[in-house]
Amino acid sequence: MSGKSRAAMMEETRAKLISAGRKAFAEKGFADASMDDLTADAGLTRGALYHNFGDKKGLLAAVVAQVDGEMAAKARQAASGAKDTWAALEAEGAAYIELALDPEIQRIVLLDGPAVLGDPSAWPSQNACLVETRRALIALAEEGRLKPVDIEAAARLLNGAALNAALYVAASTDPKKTLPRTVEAFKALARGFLAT
Amino acid sequence: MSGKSRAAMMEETRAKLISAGRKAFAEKGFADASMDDLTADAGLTRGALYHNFGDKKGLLAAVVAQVDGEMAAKARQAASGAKDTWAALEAEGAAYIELALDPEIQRIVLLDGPAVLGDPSAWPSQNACLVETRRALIALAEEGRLKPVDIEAAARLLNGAALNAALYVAASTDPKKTLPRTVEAFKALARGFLAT
DNA sequence: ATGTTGACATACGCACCGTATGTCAAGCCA
DNA sequence: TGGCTTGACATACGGTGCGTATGTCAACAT
Repeated sequence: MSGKSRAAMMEETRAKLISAGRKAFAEKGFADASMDDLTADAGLTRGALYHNFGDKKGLLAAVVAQVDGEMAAKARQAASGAKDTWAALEAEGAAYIELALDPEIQRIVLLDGPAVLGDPSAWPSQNACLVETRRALIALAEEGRLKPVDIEAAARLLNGAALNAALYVAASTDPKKTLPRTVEAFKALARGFLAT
Repeated sequence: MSGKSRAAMMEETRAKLISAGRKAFAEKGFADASMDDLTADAGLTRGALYHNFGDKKGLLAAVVAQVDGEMAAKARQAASGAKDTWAALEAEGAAYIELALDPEIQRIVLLDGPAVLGDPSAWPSQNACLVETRRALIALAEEGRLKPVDIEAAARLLNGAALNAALYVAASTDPKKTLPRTVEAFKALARGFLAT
């Protein structure tokens, strides 16, 4: 016991800080989250945070990368049972909309993330959701089922539509009613990329 | 001369503060803009700002409303010469994408605005761009040219796609090349809402 | 002429971030 | 084994910035 390597200890403190940061950023937002409080919550001090992540934005970047990765994993899972490539794309989009109903994801990835770290396509985590969407589009293009559109632009348009729509659903008075309509609208919209 | 009413004086200071705030928020971002600097730039102090706008977020809301109004006006103008309603919708979308290439609009309306003030659909300014898009969609629905989709959701999807696409174009290495492709992709996508 | 109101300025306290410095255990090296 | 170095973190400090409480002064009102 107590046989933990230096690196393992460090990974543990990093994990604790990311966890505490994730909670604080989700509940209070990036600007109103105090690093003193957040690190104390993890049983540490700001010293640990600056040593591991450089600054407050560095911690946010780490948190975003973690959440982003989880989102992509769930989206992949949602698309795994699809009949064909097109159905997979639709399933992914629907999954993004539902995922983005999570207040934590909205606050961290959709609102504070872009505002503090800049455009998602410039993130080191490369916005895993975007990568997934692009993969699906490339597959469709190879099958010749796509109109001759720019793949990168198309991926951004689809993701922007889905994630932005999620903010709308979440802000609506009755999300449970709004969600299916929005997903249907998304599927109709996406069909605009299908070859005629 | 010097015959200015009380209300006119106050409108003038409000305008000066909004102008200074707009510049500061655009150049430094909301978080890094100092209210001391910004008000001094307008020849005033923080006292005037708190008296007129309540707090820093209040000033941002006023700035956002102004920029948002200008955007909607330009979008309307872009759509005014369109042959039919559908062409108008396409023109509006293209106009949004081009408008959002302006760094000032990106920073204030697309990044800091949602992060600080929350989802645009909850803004008092009601996000004029969204209103325009919805109007165009309603007109199309009345003409029977739309698939039976939820209008509100469709408007949000289109706007989300357009504005998010603009961030992508702006972040691209060669915006001049990327812009037309993105606009074309947007038009293809939007056609997904057209009745078959 | 005096009281009142409203627009703005000044002054104060507090919180917070980033950095500079300190501490202390864990590994070389002799 | 004992001093030396390094790395992971804690503590201390300075500076900035926000929000509020208080002050000032002109424009009405009476």
